[in-house]
Amino acid sequence: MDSRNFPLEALIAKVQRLSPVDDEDIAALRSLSHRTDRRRSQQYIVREGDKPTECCLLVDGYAARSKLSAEGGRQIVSFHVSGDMLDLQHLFLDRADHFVQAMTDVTLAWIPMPALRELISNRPRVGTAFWRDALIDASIFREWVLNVGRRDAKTRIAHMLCEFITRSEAAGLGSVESMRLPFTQEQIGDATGLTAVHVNRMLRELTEEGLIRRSPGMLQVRDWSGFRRVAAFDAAYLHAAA
Amino acid sequence: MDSRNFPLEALIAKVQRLSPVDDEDIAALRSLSHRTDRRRSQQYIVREGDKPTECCLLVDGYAARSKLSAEGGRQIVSFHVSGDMLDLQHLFLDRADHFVQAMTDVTLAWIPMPALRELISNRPRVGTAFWRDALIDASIFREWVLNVGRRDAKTRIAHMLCEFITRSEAAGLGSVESMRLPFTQEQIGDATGLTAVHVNRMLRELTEEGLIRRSPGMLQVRDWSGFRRVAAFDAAYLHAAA
DNA sequence: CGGTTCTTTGACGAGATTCAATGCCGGTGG
DNA sequence: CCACCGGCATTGAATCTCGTCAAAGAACCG
Repeated sequence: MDSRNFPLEALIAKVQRLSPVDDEDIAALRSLSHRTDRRRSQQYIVREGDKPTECCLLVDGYAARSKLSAEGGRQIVSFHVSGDMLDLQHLFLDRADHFVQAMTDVTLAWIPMPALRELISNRPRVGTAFWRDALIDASIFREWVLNVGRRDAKTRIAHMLCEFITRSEAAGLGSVESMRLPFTQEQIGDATGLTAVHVNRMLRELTEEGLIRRSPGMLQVRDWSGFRRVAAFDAAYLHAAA
Repeated sequence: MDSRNFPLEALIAKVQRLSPVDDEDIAALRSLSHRTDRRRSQQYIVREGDKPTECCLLVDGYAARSKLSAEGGRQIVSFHVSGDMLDLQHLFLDRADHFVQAMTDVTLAWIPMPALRELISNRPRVGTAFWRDALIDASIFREWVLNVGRRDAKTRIAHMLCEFITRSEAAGLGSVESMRLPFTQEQIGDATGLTAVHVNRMLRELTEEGLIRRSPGMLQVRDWSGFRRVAAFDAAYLHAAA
């Protein structure tokens, strides 16, 4: 069952990683009503201030959440891969407090909120999976506060890349040795609180140190344990979801 | 019913702000078993790596969550006031991924996790309140990523203080005109990704500009709308929980 | 191909850190 | 009662990391 024909399979795979669901739970997930949708790279999926009535699942491609500062600065606060719910929070919060944007061409599945709320309350194991998903997202945000607040530029960029690689691999997308990297250096800067120029300098150093190799749109890690060390990366905060 | 005699009243007040619970819901909350506990200022409440079996409610006083970087840097990722649940996440995640520490002498109420899980599943309106609480926490973390990543030092400190004042007021603790401030300048630096020295300089400027007045352990805002403007503070991300 | 976006590099400047010293305040014990 | 001590606040000077500005080269797209 690939995600083209069964858009919810990526979600089911993730729910199974998060909670010990049974066959009935999976059947209930699979029978969720939904409509699929495509967006081109860089298009917005949710805008700050929106009041969504459906919940958005990222079926295929990459997305990012971002916020804007008053002076026009942009901060990416997380990225997402296939199988991730992009606005679980709107099940319980009225208005979007940030933007969600496609980083590549994406396929989305929009699921009506009432159906999801019912699923959560009628199927406790699925509810637990969603709880865990939301709480792991929060743990990732905390790690990002630390990353942006207290690590130097090189460590910061390396850490963000380690997380991206770890989560992408868990979603079955490429490997440490060769991974699609759907971000420009400007976007890596937006995720790490740096400028594109400085990101470029740090990536050059990481390359010169033999830790990574870069080609357009791709990233290879040549020394994964060395790279994790430079990144001060410890995956505990992902709570084995990746 | 003050919190000394009825430790859970602060939680009930907060739940009522978050979700339209009925009398039975409140009765169920009030009958939650729990044990109260005190900690001195600066003591740890939860340590990274812990596997808690009870959930901790902050009944009285102030607390903060923090993480440590490999180089020994410390990042405070959120602060908490009375009525806040300090480790809701451990209902669904095994291990603590960060520290929770008392900022003042505190009173805590420890509630067994099974009782809380039952409450969430048997009382949907209470469950909704906890969902909203967890999701608002996540929204606050996102705002902190933006704060630390993209705002300059003065704005950053002012923003953190605006949030503290807004949430403290909502919890019934003081007013904009006169608020207890239970953080040293070092701790404000840990929350904003700055050094204590630079925090001091920025606080001096904010004072000289007539926006705030400081006295030991206290903060007065002399020009709330001017202060919010300097802080680029828009409370939308608190989702009316404060 | 021609234009656009992204990457790369250098020179310079600014904001924040580091280091160091002084002052302040509350608590404690002689 | 007061002297001492430790933690916190304050300030200045030197330094450094990262940002800004500018320009050129590489990759991508119609």
